[in-house]
Amino acid sequence: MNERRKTRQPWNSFQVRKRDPEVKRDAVLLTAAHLFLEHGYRRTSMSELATRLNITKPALYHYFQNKEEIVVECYRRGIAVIENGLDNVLVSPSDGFHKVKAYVQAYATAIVQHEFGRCVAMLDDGALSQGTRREVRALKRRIDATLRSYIEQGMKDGSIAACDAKLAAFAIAGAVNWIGTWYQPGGPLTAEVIGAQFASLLTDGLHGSGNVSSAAGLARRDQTNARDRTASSGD
Amino acid sequence: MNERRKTRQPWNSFQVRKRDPEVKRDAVLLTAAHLFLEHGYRRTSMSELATRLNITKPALYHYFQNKEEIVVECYRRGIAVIENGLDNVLVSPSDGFHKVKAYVQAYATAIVQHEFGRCVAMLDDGALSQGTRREVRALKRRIDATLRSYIEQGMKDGSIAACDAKLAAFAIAGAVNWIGTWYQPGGPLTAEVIGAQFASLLTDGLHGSGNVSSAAGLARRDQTNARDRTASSGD
Amino acid sequence: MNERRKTRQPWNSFQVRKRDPEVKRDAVLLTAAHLFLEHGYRRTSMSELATRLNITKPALYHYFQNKEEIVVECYRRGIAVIENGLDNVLVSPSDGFHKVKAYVQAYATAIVQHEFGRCVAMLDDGALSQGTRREVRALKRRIDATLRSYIEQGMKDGSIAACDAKLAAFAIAGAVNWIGTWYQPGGPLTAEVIGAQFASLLTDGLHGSGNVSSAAGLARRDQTNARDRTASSGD
Amino acid sequence: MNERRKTRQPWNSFQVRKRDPEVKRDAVLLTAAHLFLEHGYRRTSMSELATRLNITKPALYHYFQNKEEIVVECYRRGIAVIENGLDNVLVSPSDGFHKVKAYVQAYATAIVQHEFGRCVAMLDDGALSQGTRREVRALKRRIDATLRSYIEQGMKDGSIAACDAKLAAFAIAGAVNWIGTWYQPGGPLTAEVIGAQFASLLTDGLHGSGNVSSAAGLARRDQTNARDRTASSGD
DNA sequence: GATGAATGAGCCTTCATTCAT
DNA sequence: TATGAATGAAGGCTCATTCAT
Repeated sequence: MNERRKTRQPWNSFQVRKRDPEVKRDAVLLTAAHLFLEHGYRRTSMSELATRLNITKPALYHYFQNKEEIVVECYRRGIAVIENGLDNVLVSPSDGFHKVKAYVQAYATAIVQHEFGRCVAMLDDGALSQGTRREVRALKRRIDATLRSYIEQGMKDGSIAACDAKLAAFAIAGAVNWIGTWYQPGGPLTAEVIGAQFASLLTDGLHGSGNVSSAAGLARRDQTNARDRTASSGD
Repeated sequence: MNERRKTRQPWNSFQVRKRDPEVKRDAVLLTAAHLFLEHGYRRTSMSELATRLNITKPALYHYFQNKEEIVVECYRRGIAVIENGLDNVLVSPSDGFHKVKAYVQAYATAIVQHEFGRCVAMLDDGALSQGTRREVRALKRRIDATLRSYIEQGMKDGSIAACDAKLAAFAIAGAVNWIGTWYQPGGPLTAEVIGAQFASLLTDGLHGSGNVSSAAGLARRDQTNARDRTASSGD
Repeated sequence: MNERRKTRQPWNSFQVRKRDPEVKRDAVLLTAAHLFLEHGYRRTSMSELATRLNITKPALYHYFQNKEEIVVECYRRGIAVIENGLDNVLVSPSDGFHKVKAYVQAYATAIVQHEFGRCVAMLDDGALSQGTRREVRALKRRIDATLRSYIEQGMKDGSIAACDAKLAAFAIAGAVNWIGTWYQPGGPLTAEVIGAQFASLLTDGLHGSGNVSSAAGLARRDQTNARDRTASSGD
Repeated sequence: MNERRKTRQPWNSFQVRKRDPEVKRDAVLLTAAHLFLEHGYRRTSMSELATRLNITKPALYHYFQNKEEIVVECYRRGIAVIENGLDNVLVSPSDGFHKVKAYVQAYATAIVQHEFGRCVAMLDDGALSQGTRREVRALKRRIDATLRSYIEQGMKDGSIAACDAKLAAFAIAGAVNWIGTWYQPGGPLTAEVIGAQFASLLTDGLHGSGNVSSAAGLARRDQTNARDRTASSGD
């Protein structure tokens, strides 16, 4: 509960009492991520950010050197959140196909649950300076590389049919990243539902999983519920 | 060949003073689409566009009232290109599954082949004015609705497993729209290859198509080639 | 009727048939005066004028060298209209007081009846170039000088009480020029009514004319009607 | 004296960095009013205003959101100045005729003495946006309504001859507003002289006040002086 | 440490005017 | 003669960033 409140009005930390600077930095980042996702990086002005945080513009420059440094930090946290989720996949000893499936689920969940995660998926890095863009892209690529390696592993161990691993990775990453485009934080779709559906759709395809196991049956039930609950979502 | 050249340096058309004005409008749009895709809508200034076209800034206002009118026209043409491609799907009398597959192929092809198509997929409509945004979104939604209707048809005719049609459509559309993010016009990947691969991946899943037909064998060969040729692509 | 139509859609002359160029110049001037009075000189663009006349912009430059030349000609015609009206005053052999009275009536009538007359009263000559402004001001001053001379004559012949002739002239001219600010061409007030009322108010004052003659009685009746009919006018 | 200097070169206030922000706003407004009256609203650019104030253009946007907000504030202050002057008229318990006379004097004085007052009389509100124009016109109308009510009262109590109150109000307001057209701040005419003369001319007419009282005699002497001193004024 | 004020650079747009045809 | 196209100059406004206090 308390957690929730902080998330929704992080700028309060500035007013209520003096906290340690790390908390303030966090508040700035969270609000910034919010605005960046809502209006885009370019269209979010430092003034707007400051206003939302109930502080003055120069105060922002106390915590961050640049507007750019703010986004970059959003990116970094987002990447961390995502990679954290993906780490769980690595430990499970399974074939490539199931690793990809778990990957999708983890990635989608991270993007749905964390604003920073959505920043990674949605923010246009074209506005960044060259140096920064390089860093951000390197981070992103690391995630892509992981996915590609799973796919390649799957092709080797026979769990995935021969295909262009790069294209397959692009397709999957695209579908997942795109979530940020239509996902509405307050909506009826939970991270679990989205994650499960995407994992199934992007690995099993539209026919559903080949052997209808009990797991598949369960999944299908979930999907049905999801459909019902979603009825009114979308933009 | 000659055609190709004009496409790549459309601003040349302005060198000659008297020309069919429609040709010039086209040149503006093509160059604009180019720049919008490269730097984003906001970061592309009218000055830059004019410079690239070897004309002065006010001359642009001869052909378009607004900067916004330029993007909107890009959007419109993109939508037209895409819907044109999708029309071929409609005529083929087949089950929902195969319609979706054909849809993916057609959509992906349109996005890869036409800059305007990529504009639809990539440009952030958040920079538009309310009225214009509404129009653009209505157009986009029409495409999404088509896809969703195919999925629903597939679930009815049994060719597609039960799932949340809305989520499935989002996944597919996301994967395809994302192509604009990584696709490099000069690269080795052809529209056919990308289209075929995406169609297969997003409908059959990673296991590949159930019955390995000769067609599937052919596809697999293509994919392998694609992978080799792509080796150095990506951002 | 025919007259009326020409006044309201003078640009038709361009379309219907080729007339001698003088007619076209007139059409331009009339439309220009219209727009200048409606939106002001600066806010009326040559494009707008051309559009209203159903001709192209460069065509305007065929009849006039400048935008400025257009207004100047409006001024000139307006001055001519006014001075024409004032000439009738000169011939009548009477004392200064009655000359002023007749002057007011004539001036007010000219301003109410002719758009060019209103241009003289309303258009801000601050937008003109120095040379042109000098000419226009000289023309205007001539009118003012006439009024002042009447007032001075009146003071000499005893029909007007001692006062600062310059200030008195300013007061009268201001009241009359201001008519253009509130006068609505289609409204219920006729030129005669306005002229008579202003002549009376600005010379006799608010007490009315000293000796209530039959003429005064008539005037009073007119005024009452005017008031009734005006009820809803004004901006 | 010191006060006077500040009024004439208000932009000096900006030289000192830290100042009461209200003072700076005032300086901007005063300089703006100056320029607006000199060149007109449209022809006064924000650059020019900034230059005159020895600041940069964007600094202006610290104190006002818009160019329009600057004029509107000029209007508001002008209206306040005028209504303030008119309030004194209300208290005096007299007939309509004398109220009108006092009104003219007060109005004329306000316009002559305050640049903001002159803004109300002179600035063309046609350049304003619809919403703003509505506000300004409503304010202006309030002043006009006051005058009209005095005239109507005068007609009822018999101190003013029957006439069209609306036209009479227009005539008087026009004469007074026009003052801004010819009045030169540095010239020899004082506010008192102008106010007294206009009050007399616009209510008593050119014959002078009916009963020549000692007051009238005094007035006549003032007028004579005024004329002498004015000799070189006018535009 | 925090703030009100200020700035330089840049962007979209308008307009009177002139070519080239 | 008449026109579609083009232009130079300027204007209002925004924004990330930095002083001076």
